[in-house]
Amino acid sequence: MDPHLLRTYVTVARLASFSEAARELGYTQSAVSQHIAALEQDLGAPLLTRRPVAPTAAGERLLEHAGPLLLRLDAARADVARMAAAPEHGLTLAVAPTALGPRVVAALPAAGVTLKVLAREEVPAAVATGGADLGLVDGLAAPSDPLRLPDVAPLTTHGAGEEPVCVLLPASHPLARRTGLRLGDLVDARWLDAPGAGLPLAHLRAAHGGAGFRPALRYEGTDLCALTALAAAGHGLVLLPRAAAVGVPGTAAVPLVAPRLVHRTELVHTGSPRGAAAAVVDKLLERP
Amino acid sequence: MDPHLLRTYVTVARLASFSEAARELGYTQSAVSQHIAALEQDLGAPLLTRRPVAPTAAGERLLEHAGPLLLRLDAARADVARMAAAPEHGLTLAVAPTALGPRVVAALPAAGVTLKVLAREEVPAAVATGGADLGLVDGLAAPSDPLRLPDVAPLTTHGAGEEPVCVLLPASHPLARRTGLRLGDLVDARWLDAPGAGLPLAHLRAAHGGAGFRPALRYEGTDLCALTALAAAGHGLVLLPRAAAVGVPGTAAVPLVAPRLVHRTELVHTGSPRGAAAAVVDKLLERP
DNA sequence: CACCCTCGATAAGCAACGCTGATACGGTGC
DNA sequence: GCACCGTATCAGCGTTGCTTATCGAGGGTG
Repeated sequence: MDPHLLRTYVTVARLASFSEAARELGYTQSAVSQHIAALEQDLGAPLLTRRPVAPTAAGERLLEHAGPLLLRLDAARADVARMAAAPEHGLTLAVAPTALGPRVVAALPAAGVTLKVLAREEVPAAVATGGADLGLVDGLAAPSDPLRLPDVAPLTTHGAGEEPVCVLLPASHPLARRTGLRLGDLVDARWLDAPGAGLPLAHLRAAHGGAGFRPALRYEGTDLCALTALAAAGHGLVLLPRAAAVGVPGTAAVPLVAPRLVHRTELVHTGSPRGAAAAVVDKLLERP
Repeated sequence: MDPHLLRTYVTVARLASFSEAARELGYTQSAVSQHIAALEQDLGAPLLTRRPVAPTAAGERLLEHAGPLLLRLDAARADVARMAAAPEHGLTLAVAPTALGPRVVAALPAAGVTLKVLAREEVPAAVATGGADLGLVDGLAAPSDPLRLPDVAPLTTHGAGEEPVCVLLPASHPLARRTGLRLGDLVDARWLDAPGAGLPLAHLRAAHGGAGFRPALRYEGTDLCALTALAAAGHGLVLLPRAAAVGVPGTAAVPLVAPRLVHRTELVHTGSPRGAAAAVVDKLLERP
């Protein structure tokens, strides 16, 4: 189970083609064919059907493992390399769109920061693999409960603030005048599914303990403005932290009153932050 | 970052010796030396000090990554192999000591089951790497909150029951006659630290949100009887699910009333259980 | 229906890798 | 000072893993 073979396998599976994968990886088609053959022999099961190229049941299984595995591998390499490298100048901060509130903006130093807005699930990976020095992730949680993050690597997390959540409705929506909404009343509403930018519907289902929350329109991207525009146009409801939800033209932001959920944002980093990173950490963690 | 090199590295770090590691792995000392050199060159940083052999800062870091990585690798291999292998006859069940309640015992089929009692944190790993077909893990949680399990692999979990937790006290203890105890009152008591058999003190600290719960005696093992005997002899308090705590000679089991915590047990397995495993799953999950 | 073109499997050749065995080097204990 | 233990290094050799070349099976086209 050489990581190289694994990498080849996921590439082949993604592109559904040996030759394409070979081109992308800089190998010959022959080498890719041998890689897959080696993997299949090693594991004792066919992983791909040929013509068309598609994963078998066992192959699907392997794909689920391969992603996190390769990610962890990168994380380990980056983590160790970071210990040896010269102390970096310039600070890179990875944030999920809804995690970038006014407090965060205020805490940034005047210069020398690179800000990366990534989809929520990519933030821990970016921090782990060295793409960013600090990360800010957010999500729905019961008050004072920590978030559930994918453990791509041993990361340190600190709570960096909690905020009420609001449902963003078009101003003309029948519920827009309410002063509070219950999640249970919105199970059958049309929702926007925006795993990158908004709060994932899966969180809602978990919080409500059941099915429902059928997506009306799926938005792939990390631009909060695009998302709020969609919501204003009536394409579906979105759940947002209050700071992001209030003041959007053409919409009303109604607080969610039940269940008691908060928008929690957490600061994540590897090891102990040094230099400029440490200063930002301190500033973000001091209680207002 | 060949897994072989990684495996060699962790072995060397564990045994603090190149030669010993070579013996254990079936290599020559020369090969081990070359492995480590290759890793260090690849990562661009020294990982071990020689004479004495001990991990450097970067090496410590790598060690934190290496364990989960190798575990995941094993899990992936086992998972795929399982899909190809003949349907196993005989069912292996891995359980944490305190997860083995009367309901579980009742749900087992009359014959053909192998039961493995493992330390709590080893159960998911055993299921993932194919050492067991099903696992039962337990822990402290707020009512209806899922447990936080290490994600060694994509595992499916189901809640399999919740139960009140009790503090196990020697019968002569001043608090033994109480009808309920608050966790806050016990922060400074003497506790048994039994990460394998009892509920880990770290869970208590997390639930209480602070330090305290200093361990008086540490018990490494998975025998619940040994643990209760220690508690009866006054070596420290233990938190146990009610079923395990009541009826221990020489002790009193006092329910924990605050914070509202339950002992939750969850069933974990990979993919979809087949044959005998499916039957046991059904039986464990049907609401009593 | 014959043709070609694409895509994956297979064979041969060659360079690089990774292991072993032998040896050099640097500590430690007697 | 010498023997001993443990790691680093070197030469040699078998194996691995890549490339180039070729084959065979489908699918589309004139």
